[in-house]
Amino acid sequence: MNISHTAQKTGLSSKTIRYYESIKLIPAPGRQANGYRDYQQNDVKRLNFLRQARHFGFSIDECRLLLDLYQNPARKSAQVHELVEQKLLDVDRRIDELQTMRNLLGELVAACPNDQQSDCAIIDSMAGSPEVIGQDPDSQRVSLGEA
Amino acid sequence: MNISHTAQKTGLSSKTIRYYESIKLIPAPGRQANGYRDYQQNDVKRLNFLRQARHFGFSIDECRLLLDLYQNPARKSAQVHELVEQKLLDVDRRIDELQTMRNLLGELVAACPNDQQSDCAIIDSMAGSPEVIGQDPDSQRVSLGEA
DNA sequence: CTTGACCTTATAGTAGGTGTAAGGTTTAAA
DNA sequence: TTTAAACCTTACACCTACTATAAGGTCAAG
Repeated sequence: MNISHTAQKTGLSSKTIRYYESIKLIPAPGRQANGYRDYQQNDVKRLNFLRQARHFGFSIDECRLLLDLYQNPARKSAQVHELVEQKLLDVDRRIDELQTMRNLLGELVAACPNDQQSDCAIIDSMAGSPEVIGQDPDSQRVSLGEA
Repeated sequence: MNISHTAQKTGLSSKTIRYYESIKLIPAPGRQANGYRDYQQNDVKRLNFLRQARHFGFSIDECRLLLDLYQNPARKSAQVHELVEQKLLDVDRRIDELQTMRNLLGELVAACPNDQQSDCAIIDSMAGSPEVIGQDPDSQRVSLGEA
């Protein structure tokens, strides 16, 4: 099976599959007589597994671990459980961060008059201090260096 | 004021400040007699603004826009409002994605027996099909290619 | 025999920095 | 006085997880 067919079967792009080979996430497949890569059913399964794991938010290095466990019948489910629970905590932390950011942005939007005036609570808030910075009457721009 | 003092005042690293200069996010500062970069109060303000904006999740290119508005007294608050509202939508979308991922991971963790057995609903789920893949009695590993 | 759709390798670019090398400067202590 | 620490400089490589591009070989259809 050539690479584009494999790509179609796994939902990955040909480029991604070659990339995974280049970083040794997957073994180099055999070659057809013309030099084209030749994939087997097991390769498709492994790639499907990888697509799923990536979709779950695991990094490439975490995927290496998961793939190792996937292929190792002596694995303990506790090991996998641990890995996934860790990832769950990571995702929770990331959601918290984004929620905080979301709340801050929401406050900014609410505080901004949203009109044709130059007064803007958003800019003031990002400036840290509400003071005007220093006017240059000759220029449309505030003189903030480079003059 | 030299770069490390400026870094301390703005909460950015010296490297980040040099980086911002290299991508022309900030103008090149003057130099002291010994060739060291020399920052003024306005530079500190601009860098503080940038740290805040990055903290709010704005990309470097968005920061360019914001900085432009920040320095332009003819700005309309509506422009800034629009930009922030857009970012708010972005963040909401990202949170939704992570929530979906979180739910999936939560299901995985719940379904896994978390013991010393090799049965693992997580692995099965990522494999897409619950079937065993093909055993090699000589190896501890399942034969998944490269043999 | 040409066209278009594949395939190959190699290299560079993306975002937003961080790390490292190799060297110059300044300050304080031994 | 010298020497070590702690700055500073530039330039380049590295990080993640790919994607894009170039330059070329292969294959099936018309």
